[in-house]
Amino acid sequence: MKDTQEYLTSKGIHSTQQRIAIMNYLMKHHTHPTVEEIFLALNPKMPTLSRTTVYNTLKLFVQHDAIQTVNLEGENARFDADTDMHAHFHCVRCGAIIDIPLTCLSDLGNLQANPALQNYDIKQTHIDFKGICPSCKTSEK
Amino acid sequence: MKDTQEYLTSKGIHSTQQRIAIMNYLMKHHTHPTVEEIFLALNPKMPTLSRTTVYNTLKLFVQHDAIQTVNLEGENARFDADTDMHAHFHCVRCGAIIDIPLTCLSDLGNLQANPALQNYDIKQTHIDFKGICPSCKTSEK
DNA sequence: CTGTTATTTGTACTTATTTCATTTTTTAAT
DNA sequence: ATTAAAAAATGAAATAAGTACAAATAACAG
Repeated sequence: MKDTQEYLTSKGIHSTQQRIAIMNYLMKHHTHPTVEEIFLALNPKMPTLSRTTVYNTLKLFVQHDAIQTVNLEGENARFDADTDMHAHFHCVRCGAIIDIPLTCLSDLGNLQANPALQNYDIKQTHIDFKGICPSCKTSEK
Repeated sequence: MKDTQEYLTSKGIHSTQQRIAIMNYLMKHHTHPTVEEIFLALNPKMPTLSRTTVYNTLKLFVQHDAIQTVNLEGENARFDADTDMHAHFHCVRCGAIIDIPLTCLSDLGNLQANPALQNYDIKQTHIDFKGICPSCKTSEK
């Protein structure tokens, strides 16, 4: 709780009840939730919370680089408290969205060193994979 | 026109006027258009064309792997007739979406060989960059 | 031709997200 | 404390992308 508040402050975001609750939720659940999931999870303990506030707050967090957006084909916007560069794997069977660490510089650096990107000013890199996750693969046949 | 038709056939898609027109448009314009852009471009010459047909047709093309979807944060779905693996660069200044070739296997293979992905069955890989494109960078200061 | 199937069309609907005016909460100053 | 001012939250209404569906049209086989 205190950590959450400190984190928000460090990102230049003024703390409020709802902001802390939302950020806290994202820090505890690495499931890349949608707006609706966050709203439904918090609503029982914060009955006055409105969806609009969830939308506004998430947008604010993204603007202050406190969280990341995860955009997957055909899916609603999802959010991720981990702003370090990492890829996502989207399982088409179970729907899970799994974080994939990128071994710093080796994988990513290689990509960005692509000669075709020489004159580009890269601010963000998004990488995502789609397929079948290990646990679905095992329980398959 | 004939090429377009042959291409559709090779993908197992039955040709119709509207399907040819839409695929043709995508093959001639590498701008990664949205549904609306395609509709507005074709409508003058095909006044009876409906948006629904554009939606249906694009979905059909994607299912038959004749085109690719391009999903960018905060953008509507966009479409790309080039189904070869390549990345996209999204310029935040001019809005252009530029194809970035990946030097086969070296860049991409490196990524997918990531130890964290060992037990995943990868069906698709999406890579996109966000930042400022060379021409905007030049005309900047 | 004629009946059958595939495709297209347009309207109505759903649903995610945004807008905005009002209310509530927070902050700072008296 | 009290109050004025600013910031944030709320909820209802608007917007817009995309989908469902039934009717109309076109393509096709016999």
